Amino acid sequence: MDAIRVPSSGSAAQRIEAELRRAIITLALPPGSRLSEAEIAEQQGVSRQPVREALIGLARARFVDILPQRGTVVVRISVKKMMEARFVREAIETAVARRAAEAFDPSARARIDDVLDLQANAAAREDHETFQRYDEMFHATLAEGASCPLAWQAISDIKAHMDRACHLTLAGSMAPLVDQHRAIVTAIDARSPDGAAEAMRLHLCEILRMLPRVEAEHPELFE
Amino acid sequence: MDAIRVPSSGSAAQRIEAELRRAIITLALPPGSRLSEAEIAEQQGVSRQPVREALIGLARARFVDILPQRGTVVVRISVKKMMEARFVREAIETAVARRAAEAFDPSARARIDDVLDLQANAAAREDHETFQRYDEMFHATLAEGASCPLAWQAISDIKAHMDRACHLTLAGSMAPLVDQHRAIVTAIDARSPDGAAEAMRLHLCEILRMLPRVEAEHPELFE
DNA sequence: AAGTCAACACTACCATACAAGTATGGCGAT
DNA sequence: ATCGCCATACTTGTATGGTAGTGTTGACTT
Repeated sequence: MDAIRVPSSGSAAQRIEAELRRAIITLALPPGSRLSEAEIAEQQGVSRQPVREALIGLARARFVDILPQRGTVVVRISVKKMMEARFVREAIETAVARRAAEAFDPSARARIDDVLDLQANAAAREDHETFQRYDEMFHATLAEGASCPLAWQAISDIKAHMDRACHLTLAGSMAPLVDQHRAIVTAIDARSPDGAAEAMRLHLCEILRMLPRVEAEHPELFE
Repeated sequence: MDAIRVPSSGSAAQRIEAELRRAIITLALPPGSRLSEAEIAEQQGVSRQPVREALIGLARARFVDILPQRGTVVVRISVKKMMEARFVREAIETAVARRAAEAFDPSARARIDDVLDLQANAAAREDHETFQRYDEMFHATLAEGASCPLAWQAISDIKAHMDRACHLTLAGSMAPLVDQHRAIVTAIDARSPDGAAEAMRLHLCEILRMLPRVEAEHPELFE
């Protein structure tokens, strides 16, 4: 009865980790959920071992807490850690934006426009998931174009603390984010490091505006 | 014959990962080394499973490359990635230094002096390993004191690309690094954000000075 | 009736066994 | 002599059984 599983990305462990990560970010698995190795293994039709490795990966990204001999639970959203993550991300990405304004790889520059168009489409369709995927692609391409792909790796580790809250705040306000992306690109094209950095800073401050509201609306998701 | 293993930190997998990480950083396991799950398992007196999880952890930190059905090898030092890592780290740590100069947690401030003294002792003894341990502790305490422990987590992920080269450059020049640490603290105490950031920037540039020399001396370690 | 303790169910963790893919050495055909 | 092919000895990936630790429940004692 199960659909044939196309191993989207190598091993079963990686596939399951990606699926669980997605479920956690979209809040299909809300904070506090108990994740049992055996249970997930049965659902996914694999043994406990790949599931275990997936959970270890999620624990390393701080999506779940593994309590030895007790259980594994999805961690709650921490406003404190979100603020810290935003701070670190601002430090990295404003530097990346500055560097991008000084010299940007042409092939990456060409892809940016496509990404932004696709993201605008997703925003028009109110498609949270693909919107966030293209959001990641935008920032990743920016880092790549600035000749610092490692920056995106650092950011993606940090982003885990923000993703779920971002998913909530994306309710009806995706279009402004695309505009902010375009403003960043405009400053980069104008070879204005300060302008690019400031545009990026404003973009990253956006999340702070919506945060109090979603925290008030969904207090059970926060710690 | 084997010494009684004190499970220094929880599970066998974590212990083995820490041991391997240390061996890689100290170049006891030089780049290009082939790591066999079975072989390590036998040496450590455990099964393949914990070893496997340790290797997955090391792969996530980009210390090793796992080639499915082929083998696992220690990656070579990449000058390009080192430069990128330094760039990202400068972005984060100068921001942390700025923030520290604006407001610093007193209890963390108290520990800093102890750390610096211990590090100075290690430098006098020419003890690379403990020196690097206290170096990490200095930067971690700085991030903690600046109310951004997440910054250290981001840095420690990035640092993997620099640690081995740093280990090499530590040959006869540990004392200046302690002085640079002290300069950072002095600027923080003086409540000078710009001064702290600049001191940090200079500190992080230090590695660049020695890099060409070690690369020329040990070309086989680099890619 | 309230407190104590023992048996149980559950967990993550580890060991072992099996499956599947890859590099390699040697053999045979061209 | 060189090229192609196959058997074999590796590798990582997955499945399953067993162990030790933890939370809970219910019976027993006070």
